[in-house]
Amino acid sequence: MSQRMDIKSFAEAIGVSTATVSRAFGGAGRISAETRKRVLEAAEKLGYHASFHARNLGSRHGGSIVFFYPELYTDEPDYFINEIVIGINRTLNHDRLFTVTPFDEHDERLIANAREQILDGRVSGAIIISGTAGASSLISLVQKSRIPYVVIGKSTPHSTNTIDYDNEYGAELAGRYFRETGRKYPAYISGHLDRPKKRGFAAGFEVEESQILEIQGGAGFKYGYQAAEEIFYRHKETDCVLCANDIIAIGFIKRAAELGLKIPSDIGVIGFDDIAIAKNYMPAISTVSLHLRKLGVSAGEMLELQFSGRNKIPNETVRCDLIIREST
Amino acid sequence: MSQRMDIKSFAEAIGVSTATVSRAFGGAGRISAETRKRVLEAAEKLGYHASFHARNLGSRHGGSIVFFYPELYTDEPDYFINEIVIGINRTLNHDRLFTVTPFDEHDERLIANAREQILDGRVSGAIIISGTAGASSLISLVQKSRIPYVVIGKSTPHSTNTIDYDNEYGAELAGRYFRETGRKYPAYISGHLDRPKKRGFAAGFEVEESQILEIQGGAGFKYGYQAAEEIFYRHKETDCVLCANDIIAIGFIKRAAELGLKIPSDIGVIGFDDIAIAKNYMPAISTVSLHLRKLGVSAGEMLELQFSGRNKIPNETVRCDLIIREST
DNA sequence: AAAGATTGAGAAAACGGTTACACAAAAAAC
DNA sequence: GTTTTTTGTGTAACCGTTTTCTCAATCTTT
Repeated sequence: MSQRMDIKSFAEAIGVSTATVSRAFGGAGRISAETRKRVLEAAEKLGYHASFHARNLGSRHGGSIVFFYPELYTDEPDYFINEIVIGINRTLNHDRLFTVTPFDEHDERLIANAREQILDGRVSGAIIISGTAGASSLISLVQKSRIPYVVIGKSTPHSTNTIDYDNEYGAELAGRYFRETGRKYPAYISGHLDRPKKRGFAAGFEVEESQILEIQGGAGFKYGYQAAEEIFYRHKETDCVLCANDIIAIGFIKRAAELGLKIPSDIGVIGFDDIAIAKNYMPAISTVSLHLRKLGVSAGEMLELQFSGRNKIPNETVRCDLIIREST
Repeated sequence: MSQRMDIKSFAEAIGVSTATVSRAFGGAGRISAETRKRVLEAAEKLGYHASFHARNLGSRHGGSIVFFYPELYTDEPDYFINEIVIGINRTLNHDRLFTVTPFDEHDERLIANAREQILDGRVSGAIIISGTAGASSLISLVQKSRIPYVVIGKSTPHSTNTIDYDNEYGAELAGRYFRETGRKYPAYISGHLDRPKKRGFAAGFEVEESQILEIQGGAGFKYGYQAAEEIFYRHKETDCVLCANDIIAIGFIKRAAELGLKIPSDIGVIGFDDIAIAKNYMPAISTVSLHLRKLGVSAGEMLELQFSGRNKIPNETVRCDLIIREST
């Protein structure tokens, strides 16, 4: 019934060559406006659709641009990633397929899958979240393959095509705010190893880093939850907390409230990232906004820039801002 | 530098035919275990990777399985969809690319893009959220194209390959619970047109549907927020609310609290879906769980079933359960 | 030991496009 | 009114696989 019509029979049916058909759909080469219109209309009428794979194979294009991100949680949605995706989607013109692929340090299969996609020749552009070993491997892969790419996070003096956020500065804002509002005993709940955040926090608070109580966990609700207990039972004096991300903050607040701690009077809490739920939580969560959506938009734009010929794109660093809401 | 090595030079390099190479990678046809091993090891050593597009073109496969969902909000992450995606990802073996594509009634370009992907010949399997005009068009498209698919939602007596949830029954549970806990004045905050939910709610509450105060909005935080105002100012007597989804419930609770209403003593609130944040909100939100992840898993399994030859798959309906937490 | 079935591998025809090249017709330059 | 340039189109080579035929070699069966 619904046999796919190929370019040859289509071309034949309307009395032109396959080359002309191909050119009518934006391929390389010259074609008169008139002919193009005729072909396009005929395609509409006869229901001709060029094969995705044939098209990409013939033109030596990858055909899709993919967003590689580390899968940190398998059991919670990753709100951080989500925000970035929304941003990216806003920029990219939708003629290229946009695909989201997780990779993971701990899952051999996922990282292999991600690498394979690149070696496969199906990706024509990549956006990669840096900071893990898997990411480094992907980055050098796209570089070697000369695929347009942009890296999010961790720019170095030598790097290029990367968008960074200034975690350290953001944390400093938080520290300063706590100090200026009279807090005395700061704690920091880390997600993964986030030296810069702690350093900035200490700087803003104007104390030595060692003066900051650090509770290590992992990213995720339950770590914030546990941290609240630890503070309640073992560090009663604590009166302000910076959390490495908003979900940790939510976990912390939730448990703190259960234990009878008042937020913000007993303990002020600042999160990180400003994911969508932060402002809708109860209490609304004060947080360091990384402007994740805008960041996604920038990433998309950087990529488009490369598609249109530009090569070495200067790095960009997005501002972060402290947003005060009800948890401080 | 990193020139892609094609199958011909690779085959030549190790002294076999291209056909043999192809067969070594699980293609059709016979091959000795020994030869396969030799080819695979050589590929590893020499870094040969078959081209994605060439492979799919040659084998007449689509190459990726895609999840089509209606883009309801462009400005909030869609937590509902997110949960399902997590579930799907859990089932699908990762040798097929898994892709997520939004379509939208209101955006001509998005729906065209979705349709094109199918006509394109790049999708080898589809999972589609039903309930919109765009969805119907996609469904009939995959049917015509004989692509394995599963539909989520809205099964009819004639339909097949669909997974449904029993909204009406879930809402009934909510209504019953409210009645049994002594609530008197029920309200329902609808997302889109959700007749079944309201009907079930009324049934559980054992009143006529018309007795239920209905506040229409749309899905999304701000509608719940507005609904709370409307109830506070114009329907003081209301003492229990069913929201069409959890985000609406969050909006409602947030605003209600701001207005001084006590949850759950003044007003009991039940949400719908049980998205991840529901149990972590403050108060934790009572909700009708649709077991979204399990649903995603089922969808993935149904699809795999079709890949392995089965054709007409009986419909499935997932149970929903009322989960009581702190908002009731 | 001969006939038949099975196995393993190669040759070559798809798969459905894109694009380099060639060339006639039309437009521009002189 | 030539010569040169530009424009539009067709021809055919190519993109990198898979798969259908073959057919020789090996294994069964009788």
